[in-house]
Amino acid sequence: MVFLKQPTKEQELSSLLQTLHEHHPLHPRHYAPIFQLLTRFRGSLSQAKQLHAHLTLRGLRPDAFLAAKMVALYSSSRDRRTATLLSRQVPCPSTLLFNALIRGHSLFASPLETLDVFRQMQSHGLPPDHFSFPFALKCCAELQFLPLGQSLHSQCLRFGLEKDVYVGSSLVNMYAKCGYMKFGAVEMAKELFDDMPKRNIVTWTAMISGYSQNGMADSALSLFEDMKREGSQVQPNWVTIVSVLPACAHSAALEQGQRIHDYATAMGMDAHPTVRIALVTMYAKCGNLVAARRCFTSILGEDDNNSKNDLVPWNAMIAAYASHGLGAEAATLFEDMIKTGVRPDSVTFTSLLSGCSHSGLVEDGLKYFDSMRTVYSVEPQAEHYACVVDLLGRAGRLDEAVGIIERMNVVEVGPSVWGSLLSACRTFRNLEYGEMAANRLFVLEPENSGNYVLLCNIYADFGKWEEVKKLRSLLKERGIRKSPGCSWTEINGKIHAFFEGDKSHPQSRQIQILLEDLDKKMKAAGYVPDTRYVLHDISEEEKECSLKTHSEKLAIAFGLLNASPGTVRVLRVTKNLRICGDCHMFAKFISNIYSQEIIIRDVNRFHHFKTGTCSCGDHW
DNA sequence: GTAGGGTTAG
Repeated sequence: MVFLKQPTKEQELSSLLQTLHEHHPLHPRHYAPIFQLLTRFRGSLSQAKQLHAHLTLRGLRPDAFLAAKMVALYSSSRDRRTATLLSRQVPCPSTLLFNALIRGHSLFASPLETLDVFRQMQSHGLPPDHFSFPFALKCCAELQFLPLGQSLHSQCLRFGLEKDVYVGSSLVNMYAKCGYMKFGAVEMAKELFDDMPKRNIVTWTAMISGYSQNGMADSALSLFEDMKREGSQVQPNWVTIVSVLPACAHSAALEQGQRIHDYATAMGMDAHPTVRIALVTMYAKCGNLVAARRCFTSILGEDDNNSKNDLVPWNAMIAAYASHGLGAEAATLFEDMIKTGVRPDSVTFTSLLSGCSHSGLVEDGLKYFDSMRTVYSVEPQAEHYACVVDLLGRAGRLDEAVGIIERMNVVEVGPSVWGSLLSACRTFRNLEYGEMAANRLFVLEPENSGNYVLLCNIYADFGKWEEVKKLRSLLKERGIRKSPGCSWTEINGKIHAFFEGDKSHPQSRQIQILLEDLDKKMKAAGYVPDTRYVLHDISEEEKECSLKTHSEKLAIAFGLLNASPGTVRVLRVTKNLRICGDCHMFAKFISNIYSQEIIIRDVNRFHHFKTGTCSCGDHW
């Protein structure tokens, strides 16, 4: 039996070239299929040039169609210069030609350069089509350039292209990516999404990731459920999974994350390295370091992929250890990575240094910081300086920290650097540096209420109530409100959230009773409320009362009430701000009195409370 | 030929 084989790339090419030689004279159009074929097979630049020379030799000038095909080949071969030159020589450029040029730029040039080609197309009076807009909109999304995106949107409407699924998905994505820039942009994305006559998996994923990336985790998760309910119309793929997992990570919704992991496994999507990386991060941020490590190991264990040499899984796992305050483990993993032959990048060092700082490994951290440039040729950036300032600051070495800041001449001293210094000043009661850092921060990020609170804390510590008052009126003047403390915990896959002083929960009464009882037990065991964490200039009793309503205490009490002993091994609580010192002490006591392991994720890191101690070693 | 994705600091 004879099998008919598909012609190979070479066979197909040589037969086309044969045709070229046999036919004289030729029309430029005869060349078009060859250029097209070369583009499809990712032909080399030298082949393109040979063919081009062939054409010139015969005195043939490419028409708009052939030029478009040639431009496409040059563009996809990274030769943007020739592509641009060629496009300028064409007497009557077409939309097709410019689309080819735009595509090439979108592959190898910056978004701004790509947008410039789009602009040139329009200045030639050529109407962009359903191929041009997705490219241009993607650039706006990458640049978070909402005004241009909106203008492109209105053009899409004018050309009647908004119903096209590619254009529509691009618009949804553009608005979602600009959500950070302008209030209401994500809502606009959702409106467009709802109005689209046809949605495919890319449209759904764009909207889900839009929610995820804008911190709207609940919306992301519920949209993912909506999509599954749509049935066979759309099938989630690995990109969808990767887009929804950060939403679980954000909410610390471990059970939901596990369900999505199971789902991905059932659908055969868990083998994808990118999915596994997202899983590492999801498990780590949900407080399950063991599962995170398991996923990480499974990535390295794969024989048939190259992800062993991929930096990102290592970075993800190093970051996981770092956020859990396991600096030594992060450092060991870093050394393993180097032994494997993977080169670290700036993200690696950010995580590694923060890991050292969270575990008090000052000397190791300084050593790694030094090695960045000298050994690994990675230039330190503001975030690395912030970590080093934090490293020294947490160790109380404030003068050295300030010295580091003073010596930062190439890198701009950003808010994170001053922020590190300010929190160290709060811990070690340093008024001079604290005021210095805070005053910089009030200019650099005037909206961040946390900075005002920290300086207030320092003033309160020194009994400077006049200054506290002044700062309060400044806050009022600027219309800044202290972000309310919020803590939440997941019980049976449902998230229960509590705000500071919250009494709205159905179990609020029981929570209060339990907290009163705990208070008595703890005082009997020697607990003294640390009222330094209350800002107000009020009596000690009132301060104590104010501490009792902190959101993390409410969430812990709720967890204790609903977690029947033996069934819930670990109580996991997440807080939107930094945990206060009094609540930290409270959690340590509870972990001892109730023999209950508690893991609290605050805005910076994890705290594992077990038998009266915390993994951070009171070093946060 | 066009659209969606993973890792980072106070």
